Amino acid sequence: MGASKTEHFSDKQNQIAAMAKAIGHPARVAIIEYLLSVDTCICGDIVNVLPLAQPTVSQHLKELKNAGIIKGSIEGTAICYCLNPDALSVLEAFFAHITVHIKNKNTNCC
Amino acid sequence: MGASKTEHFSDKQNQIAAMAKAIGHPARVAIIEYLLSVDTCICGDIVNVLPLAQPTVSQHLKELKNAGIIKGSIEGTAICYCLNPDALSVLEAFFAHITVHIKNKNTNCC
DNA sequence: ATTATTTATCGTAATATTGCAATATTATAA
DNA sequence: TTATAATATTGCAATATTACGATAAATAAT
Repeated sequence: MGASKTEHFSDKQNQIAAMAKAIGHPARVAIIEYLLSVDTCICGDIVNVLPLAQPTVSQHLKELKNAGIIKGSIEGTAICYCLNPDALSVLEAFFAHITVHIKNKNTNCC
Repeated sequence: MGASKTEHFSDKQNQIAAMAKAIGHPARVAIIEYLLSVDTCICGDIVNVLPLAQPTVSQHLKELKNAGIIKGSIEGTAICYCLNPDALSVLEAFFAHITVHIKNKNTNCC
């Protein structure tokens, strides 16, 4: 096959998976970290920061945008990309929930 | 190409990406949620819970294990799979760090 | 209008992922 | 020893991802 059987899983599971998948590439982690580090959102220089060609970076940005991790708005010739707090807080809540529940489990197996 | 240029990124970025990638499939999100929900770690029934064939589930478990998200130990004929708190706390810290820093940015663009 | 700048898209090659049937492996039970 | 049960591995087809050169599209500057 090759295609994920998304229809068998809940919307929430698919949403978490889609966002995690979008972050599942070092270049996209780097993009997120860069967007977090710059105060201004003028982001055309992401291409200069990353060791990848411009079309490749554009593609990575598109994937992050599709997953809702980042937002982009046209700013003249350049484009302003920035992080989407809503999406990232969903992931934060997901992992916070997990770590809290793990701590409450005293059945220390494995 | 098709292969990620991991050598151009930091160990930390590659680690976060590898773990996020492992979680980037709804079946694997479902596995994580299931492991969190059961108190005992006897986990052979993951196959019964998921709408996927046994080899497929085994493969997903392998990927989660390779990424360090889960641990497995042989328990007779069955295998005890459970979540790895260390890996998950790394992800939790990553997203907590991001959301905290986003809030401190009042440059609300996009 | 022409040129430069910035970003996106197309096309394509290399590689990875997903899913499962068939089969192997390993350990317990009879 | 011979089943039986649980999990892993192999092999393969379908599809997705990654990367980049070439090119397009859109705006700004001259």
